[in-house]
Amino acid sequence: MPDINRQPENIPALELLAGDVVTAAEALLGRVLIKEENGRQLKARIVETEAYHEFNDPACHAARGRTKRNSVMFEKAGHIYVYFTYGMHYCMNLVAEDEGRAAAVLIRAVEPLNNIDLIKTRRPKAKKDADLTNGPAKLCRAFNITTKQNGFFLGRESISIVEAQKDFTRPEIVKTTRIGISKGRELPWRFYLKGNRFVSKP
DNA sequence: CAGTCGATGTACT
DNA sequence: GTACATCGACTGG
Repeated sequence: MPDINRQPENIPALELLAGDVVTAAEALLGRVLIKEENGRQLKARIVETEAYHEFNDPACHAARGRTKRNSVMFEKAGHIYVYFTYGMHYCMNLVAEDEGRAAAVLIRAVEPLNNIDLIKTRRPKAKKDADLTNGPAKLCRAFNITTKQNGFFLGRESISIVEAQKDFTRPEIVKTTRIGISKGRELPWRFYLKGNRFVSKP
């Protein structure tokens, strides 16, 4: 009998992130992202992720070595890497694998679990609920995550990841190629919860 | 619906 | 100078 507690989806987030980044990206689906903001707790279920790795992955920010921007990717697993892009957007990643090796999981989409009214004020252009957080920059906007959080460590500061809710049954997971990139398109390193309406569109 | 395109600032060549 | 791990507005069907 296999030990069910050793299945990736049951391994604590920090331990999971310390291992293979692609395995971690898949096993993070369904877990809950929490952000603390002056006594308030924002919660959202992770529904879409992508893996990035410095080796054999030209789309990775660290594909050509360490720079000022990507340096957090080389830190210990569990750090948070936030970058600014397109002149106006932020995207959040969870650093994975061994310290000194750059790898990270991009959180592409989440499903808000509370504070919906607050999120709506931060995403005034959203036409329907799914638009609130169905993209990497949208969720950062909804959770007020910017480069101010770059270098934070999970559970140590205002951002943490906890296990999936007990009453949540994980649906089938879809494994496919990453989107929004021009290099490394062939790698099947994007994962999402099948049928979830908060999953982003290519 | 789908396709196209401008916004807007930074990192890196 | 160019590209960018995006979004939202706009067009045409």
